[in-house]
Amino acid sequence: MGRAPCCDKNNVKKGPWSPEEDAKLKEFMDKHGTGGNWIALPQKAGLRRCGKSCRLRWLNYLRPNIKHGEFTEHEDRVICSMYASIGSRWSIIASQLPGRTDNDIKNYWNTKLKKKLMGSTTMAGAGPPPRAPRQNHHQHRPVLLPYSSSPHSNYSNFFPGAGALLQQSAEPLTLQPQDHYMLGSSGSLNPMGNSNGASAVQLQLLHATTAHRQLQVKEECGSGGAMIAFGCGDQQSCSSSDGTQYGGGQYVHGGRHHGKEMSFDNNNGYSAYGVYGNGASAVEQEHKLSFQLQHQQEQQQAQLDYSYEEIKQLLMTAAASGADGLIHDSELIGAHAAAAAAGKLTMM
DNA sequence: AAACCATCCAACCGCTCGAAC
DNA sequence: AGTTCGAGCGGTTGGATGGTT
Repeated sequence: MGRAPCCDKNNVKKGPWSPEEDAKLKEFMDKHGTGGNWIALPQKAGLRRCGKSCRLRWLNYLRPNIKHGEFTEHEDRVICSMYASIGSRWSIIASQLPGRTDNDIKNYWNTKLKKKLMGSTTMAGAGPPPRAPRQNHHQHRPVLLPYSSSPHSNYSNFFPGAGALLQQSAEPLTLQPQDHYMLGSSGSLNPMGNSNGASAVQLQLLHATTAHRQLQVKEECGSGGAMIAFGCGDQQSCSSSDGTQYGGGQYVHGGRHHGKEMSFDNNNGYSAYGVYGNGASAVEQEHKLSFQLQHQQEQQQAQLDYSYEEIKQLLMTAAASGADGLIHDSELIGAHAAAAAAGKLTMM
């Protein structure tokens, strides 16, 4: 039996929104919000629109603080770097560009940036990182950057013109507080063959330059995904155009996401969060991770001195050892170190 | 001026997921 | 355990606009 449509397609208006419709929606949202139900909203707001359409209109256009217009060079570079590392995860990329929506970025990428990067060079053999078939949005399977010590080499591998674009800027691509880089594992890491489900290790270097840094270790586990994320402690949440929250210590419980927050602070204000759900006891894993992290506390100052190459090595090691689909201690250590080092990381 | 083409981007569509029942 | 439903996501479409011939 097929799924029932979310609305009566014959009775809803399609196409561009009129100013009147915009006003109605905005007024309703200002007064009532979504009420947690987009589907019911159009009727309440007196709109002959599908709830999905309302949602999209609001999030992509009417929502406050939406930024329209030219993308800055910095935004370009953030998009490039993230696309190179995670592919077309527009909502995640958008989360790093305040005021930009995933739709905006997607359009910008498809219509301008991609061409800009490609330049006049032919694209034989080039392209974005191979993106694994979509499994679910909690299960990103990022691609391990083809790091090299040469500046911008990873971009250039994907887009012949990327290096030039990125070098147009005098300064290297430096992690900004709002930046959110993912240093992920390749599909080779992905353990679809792993029955218990834990899979790709995703490392996110979040907001790495704040004075009050916080290490966020988050394993994201859907039917097979695992994510480790690092973030600052400013609790700045990042949202996609749909309002999805990323970073900032977001924690996921329940459903296929199990686990419990664990945190600690050292002199640098690190704290860690873990989410487990690969079939093992969440509590067991929690304790394990907690112990590890506490043990690692003492080592953190030293780890701050990790070089970028070392981070790369750690991540590669973590990726390799993660081939069985489990998150190992060494990965956590490596990830931890990476997070620590990220505090002084200058991208390439 | 008209036809054609390229570009842009708002909006739609179909899919997957988690939650609720 | 199975089904239904709403939310979220990424890919794609198509109308509007501007430039070129």
